[in-house]
Amino acid sequence: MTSVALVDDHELLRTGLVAIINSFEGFKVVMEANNGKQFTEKVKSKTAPDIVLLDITMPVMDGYETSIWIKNNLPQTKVLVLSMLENDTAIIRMLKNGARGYILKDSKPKVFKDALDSIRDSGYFINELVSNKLMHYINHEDVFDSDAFALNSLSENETTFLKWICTEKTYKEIADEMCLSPRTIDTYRDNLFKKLDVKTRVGLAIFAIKNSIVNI
Amino acid sequence: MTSVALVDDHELLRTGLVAIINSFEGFKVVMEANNGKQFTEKVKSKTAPDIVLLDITMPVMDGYETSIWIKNNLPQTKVLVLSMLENDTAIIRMLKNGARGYILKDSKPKVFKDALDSIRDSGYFINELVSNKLMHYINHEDVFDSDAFALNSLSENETTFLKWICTEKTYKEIADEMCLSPRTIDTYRDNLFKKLDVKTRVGLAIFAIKNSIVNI
DNA sequence: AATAAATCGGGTTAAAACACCGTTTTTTTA
DNA sequence: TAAAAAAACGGTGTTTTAACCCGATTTATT
Repeated sequence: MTSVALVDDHELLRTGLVAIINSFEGFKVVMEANNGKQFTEKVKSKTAPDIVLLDITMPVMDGYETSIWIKNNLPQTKVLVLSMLENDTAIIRMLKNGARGYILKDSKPKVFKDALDSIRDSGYFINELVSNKLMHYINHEDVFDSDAFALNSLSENETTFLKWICTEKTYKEIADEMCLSPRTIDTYRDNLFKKLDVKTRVGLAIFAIKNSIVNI
Repeated sequence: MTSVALVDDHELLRTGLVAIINSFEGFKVVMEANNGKQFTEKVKSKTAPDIVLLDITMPVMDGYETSIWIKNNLPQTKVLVLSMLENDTAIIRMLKNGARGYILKDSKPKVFKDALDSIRDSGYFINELVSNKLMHYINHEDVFDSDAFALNSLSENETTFLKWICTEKTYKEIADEMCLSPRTIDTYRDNLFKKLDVKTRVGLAIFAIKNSIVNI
């Protein structure tokens, strides 16, 4: 019997998932959590589950952090990502964090069953979503994953700056808010233009929103 | 027995919902659809359901359109919105389109049961989400719902312009793309500043993204 | 015919974008 | 451990774009 943990803040979805998974031959839901933090606490007093079905967008501790924690603390546990996010950045980040598969929340139940079977039997579930990214990675390792790569290279100040970018404040006002010289803010902007391969403030704002640095 | 239809493109969620609803005393799922269009076609050959559980973000025909269609074609059918969107615009738009209740996808199952009971028994489900908007509507009818109101007042050219706003093109380049004088583009921008109560291009971009005029 | 709406013009000022440059601190690595 | 490299921070100035002001003309609408 393969034990499964669900980590997702959508309780309604989770409730449905429990029923579905328990109806699958050989799988059993042994744990549920609203977010990564709750999972790390609950798992302390239990045996680690074989598979964790992990959402990305969650409060307190999101899927990115949680997958890293699992990789470091529960090496036997395999992560299957279940997310709404279909963008390269999310998929790549989770795969780099050790996820064994990635399926979308609007998948058909059969896909879902296939994924669980595959991860149990072979350790991985390689669907089109994942294989496309992997192929792209092999062929374009240098240029690939620009968003995810850039995201990891951001300093704390740059992240804070990107949040201010998505407001209607001028750079001078942002400098005041961050207690920095307007010139430093200028440098932040120019560096981010290069890092993120954009040319305008709107480009920065779009990046920040797309990568959930700000939530609108 | 109260008949329920599910209109949601997330098949996994829907599968879970069917099980949950059928487990509720007195409710039965009689129809499922991936989007509004499919619902309108399926419902032709059947008796109209008592309650439609309706998502907003769907392909082909979204929840906004579908709720209007239901109001016009199935006056006996009551719509309960089940969405991830928590913003004023979405809630208000759906209520104006005749929805009887609005719950979030991350609600607990009990909330979900309460909503169905309430709509069956009283015709409405007024939770905090809805009552807050209603109260606000009563007290600030003039200024209220600025996003939704503004959204409806946009011309086709203004909508197109907002899409271009979320790129890195200059206004002059946007003028070329739209085959208009740069001065006209200036006027569009200035009008939108007033309509949408923003002061900068970043403000326009955020509005466009928040209201799904552009998908990033 | 009157009114509203959409389109276009010429300007000014503030902000954004870009250049070239130097200092200090931290990190890397030879 | 000292030298080199990278990152963080700051300064002066120019060019381009954004934002705002005054307005006019044309095109629909009523």
